[in-house]
Amino acid sequence: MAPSSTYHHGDLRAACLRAARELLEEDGSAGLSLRAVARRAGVSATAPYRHYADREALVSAVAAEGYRELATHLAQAHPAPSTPDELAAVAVAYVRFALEHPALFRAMFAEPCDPTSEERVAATAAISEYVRTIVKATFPGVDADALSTTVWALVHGLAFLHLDGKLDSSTPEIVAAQVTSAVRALFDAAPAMSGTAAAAQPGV
Amino acid sequence: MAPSSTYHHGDLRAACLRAARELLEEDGSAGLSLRAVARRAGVSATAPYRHYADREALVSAVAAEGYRELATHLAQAHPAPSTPDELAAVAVAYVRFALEHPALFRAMFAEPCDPTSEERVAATAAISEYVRTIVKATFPGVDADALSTTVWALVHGLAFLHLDGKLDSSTPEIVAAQVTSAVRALFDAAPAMSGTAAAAQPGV
DNA sequence: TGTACATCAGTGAACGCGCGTTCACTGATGTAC
DNA sequence: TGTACATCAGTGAACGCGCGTTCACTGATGTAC
Repeated sequence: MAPSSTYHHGDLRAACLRAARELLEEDGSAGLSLRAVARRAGVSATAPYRHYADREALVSAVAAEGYRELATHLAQAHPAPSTPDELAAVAVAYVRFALEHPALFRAMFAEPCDPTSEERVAATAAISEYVRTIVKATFPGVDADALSTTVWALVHGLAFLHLDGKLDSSTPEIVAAQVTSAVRALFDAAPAMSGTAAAAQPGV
Repeated sequence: MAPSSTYHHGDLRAACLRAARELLEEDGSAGLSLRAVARRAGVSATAPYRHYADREALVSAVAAEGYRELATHLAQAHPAPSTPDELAAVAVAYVRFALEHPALFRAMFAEPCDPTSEERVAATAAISEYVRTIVKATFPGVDADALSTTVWALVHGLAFLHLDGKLDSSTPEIVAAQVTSAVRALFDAAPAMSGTAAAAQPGV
């Protein structure tokens, strides 16, 4: 009708990403199709191909964005945690992110992230590096590699079990309490753990 | 051609389940369609409707079967664990099951299991009850509810992170070592944890 | 400042596909007498 | 033991759907001179 104003969208790439996010949160991953994205962005079905090679590329871009948002969200919970309580606060933020963006979170972890998307690979590497860093700061003198795996797995598992309705998620407070006590338990165990894992100074 | 021998399949219900499992392991959840299942079972596209109301019902049946198999697999690792090492063996079996049946495992936890399938609800309840029971036996005198959540989350998280290629899964031994050390860490923490959670006798 | 032209972003028709599901049907099975 | 009939399990044609992707195209933008 009035092509002059809309022919060039302006920033279709970003609009596609936004539309994909919305579709994901509304209809789950099944609703995330290139055509639906194009429709929502108010553009022809093939326009997104200008910006994404194929569906997989769009999904990877959404996932990568999710990782970056997760990182931001965690940093907001505490910029540089170094006590058990601060670590717990970050863990709570992790689980809360999953519960607030269930389909996004699932998409982020849905498949063994294909290594052809460097953006996606970089984003997940950043997360795991971040976890390692804060575990190192919170548990000085302990094998950080082994422990950060444990911490991440615990928190990640809590996130998924809540997401899948296997644990009580009726209020944010209940969730937060569960996550906090689980993380604290780990902290108390750390000195004992250093004996089973690699060499480490047990002095804390 | 020779309808007399194949018109009545014999046990199409079970054959559909088997076909669904195979498709899941081969093509992932995207490959699990009613039509593909029918094809693989050597039957017309609509025959499965005799046994499953719709696609969702088939998927729920597959998931429920997965839960039962998981339970069997865990029981084989150790029928009645009561020491940290025995618990760890069960945890290793859990993660191994996930790695051996990735798509099945994902399907089992893919959605907040719709409560319309009693079979599926019962199967997941059985798993969580089982976890609670063995945690109780392994950690006497500790709040079993809180701790079993923590144990399950840890192991579940390890399973998913391995599944998603976020952790090193290059050999079964590496995986087993990681899982074992994580679970042992939890065990060492239990006395400390009983202070943060509900009332419990710290005497072990 | 004005014009020519290359580049870029979006169009829209068309392809072939596999899917879930419905429907009226028919062949096989088993049971009652 | 034999027959009539109800029941059950599977058939196959057909529906409408949305999808990913291709292709030749055209309108808008911006740059060189």
